[in-house]
Amino acid sequence: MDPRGAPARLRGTPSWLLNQTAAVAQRLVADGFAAHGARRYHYSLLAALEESGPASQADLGRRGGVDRSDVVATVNELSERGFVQRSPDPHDRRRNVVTLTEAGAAHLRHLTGVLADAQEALLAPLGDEEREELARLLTAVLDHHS
Amino acid sequence: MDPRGAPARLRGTPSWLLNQTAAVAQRLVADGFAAHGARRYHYSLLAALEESGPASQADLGRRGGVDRSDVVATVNELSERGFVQRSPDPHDRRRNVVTLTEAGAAHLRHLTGVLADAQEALLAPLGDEEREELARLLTAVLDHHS
DNA sequence: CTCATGTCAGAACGACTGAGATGG
DNA sequence: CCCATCTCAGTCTTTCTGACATGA
Repeated sequence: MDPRGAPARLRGTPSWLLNQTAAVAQRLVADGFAAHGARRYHYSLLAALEESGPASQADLGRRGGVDRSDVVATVNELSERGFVQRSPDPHDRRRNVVTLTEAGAAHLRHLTGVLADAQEALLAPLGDEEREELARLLTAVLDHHS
Repeated sequence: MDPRGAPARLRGTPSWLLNQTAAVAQRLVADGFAAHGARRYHYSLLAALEESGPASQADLGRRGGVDRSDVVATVNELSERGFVQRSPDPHDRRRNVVTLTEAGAAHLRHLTGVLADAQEALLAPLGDEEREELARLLTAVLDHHS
């Protein structure tokens, strides 16, 4: 989906505009995260942990919108870097309880700033009212398809 | 990127809203195309052919935003179904000239209708002015990042 | 017996890269 | 010699499936 070549028939459609703009947004966010060795899954899981507290991996995946297969790899990475701790649940021996560490909370705060910067860069050409209007319109579309 | 689970920290951001909405749009368009055995590449190439006339495959790829490698496979599929004709260029024997057939033009018209229906379904909850405003805002963001 | 969990291996997908053969 | 074209094979990425062992 190159911004350059695209037939005029497609280039004007809302779906094309949305996909292009989403691609820009995704690139800005992914680049920001990557500069700190993180990806979206890292942020999702750290944020889910901070919002709802320690959880089993399966729970964490449900909270964060991450498949349980991918939770395994992501928790591996996060725990190797000391951002979460994985320990067996004494009440249910199938489970690992994943806990946010202090370093993980700091990393999350850092990434939250990176995410905010990306939003700012993305919406730079829009004024405050326009930003709110965009969010409102997108939310309306999203609510309708759920 | 499941619409369901996502940390609140992420769920409100413009980039998340954009990605979710774009995913809905992509699904609507892809499903519509798939019902007629087509994919986005098919539409891009057929539209590029109709807009600018017969072309070599490399040219076609540039016009339609499709990689050279993928043009090969797509033209294979389109020509098997009789929507385009691939013939050697007498002036430059490296090239194949790809031409839109009558059946291809009809297929394109059909898919254009499918695409319009998908836009309508996508934007169903918005009024005409809101649709224009959404397009305007997305275009402004897109223009800024180019 | 059933279901949930953690784990791994691999499929499916789309976008892209590299190289080779042919020809301008 | 250098560049463009067409083609194929294969990589890389993200997301998702299937299977398995363990245990509630």
